Amino acid sequence: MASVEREDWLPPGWIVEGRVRSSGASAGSRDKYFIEPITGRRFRSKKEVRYYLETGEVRKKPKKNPDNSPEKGTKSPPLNFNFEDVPDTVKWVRTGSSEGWTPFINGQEVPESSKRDWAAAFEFLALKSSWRPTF
Amino acid sequence: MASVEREDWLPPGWIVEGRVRSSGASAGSRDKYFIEPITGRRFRSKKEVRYYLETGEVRKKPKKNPDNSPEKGTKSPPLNFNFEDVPDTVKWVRTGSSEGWTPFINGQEVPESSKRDWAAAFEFLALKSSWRPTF
DNA sequence: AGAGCCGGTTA
DNA sequence: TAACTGGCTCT
Repeated sequence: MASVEREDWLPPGWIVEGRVRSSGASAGSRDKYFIEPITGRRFRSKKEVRYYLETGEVRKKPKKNPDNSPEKGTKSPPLNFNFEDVPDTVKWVRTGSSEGWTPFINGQEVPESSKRDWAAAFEFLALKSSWRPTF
Repeated sequence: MASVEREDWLPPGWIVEGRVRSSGASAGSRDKYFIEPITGRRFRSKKEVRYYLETGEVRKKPKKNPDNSPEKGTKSPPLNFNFEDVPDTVKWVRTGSSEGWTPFINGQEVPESSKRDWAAAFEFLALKSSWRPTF
């Protein structure tokens, strides 16, 4: 069952899903999941949500270090955005499968790394602006 | 001076402005302001920002109670946006003439009144995001 | 005992 | 990868 209870610490629009375990030794116990409405991203704890809200990132897994190599060489993208190279069209599609929106640029899906930023603006305006779907 | 220091607890894109008081008894002391990049809303404390992030609302002032009436009737955010009635597609088109974007929903241009908000957010994120035109 | 959280496992 | 459970921790 996907309960629709609201949590007061959650931003508006987020969905709380309550699930009951159906198998295993812990069958019958409940878990809560928190779903970001635009991207459909699913979080397993309040803590994860807060981290996501504050940093915009999903917490890294420490990762099993199988043998070696911290490898710090590969750095982050040099940022910057050239407004001249910007695409002519961005199309937001509500995907049926995953519960969310996906931005497409010139027919191609936006990379996961940027997707959140675009989604953030979309969500922000949807929630805060006075705009209504009067079409 | 608008410093550009980043605070680790802030969502990406927010701006921190440091100002020095120039007059009054407390002249010389510093204040920090936190600016929501899309709306430009200004907050005076971390606490205010967190409240805004979590509820989507600006904290009410306790208000000088001039005479009476706590009035507890009006509760949580009315959230004037129904995620069920949302369109399937939003297409942003870069218009050649004016330097900007125009959102189309189901083939129809968004009304001018809302258009500015959408476009402002969109352009902001285009500028700040780490997205690169690799298409 | 129960809620919350998260590593690990499975599909 | 996403979904789900085992099991730990803190109340």
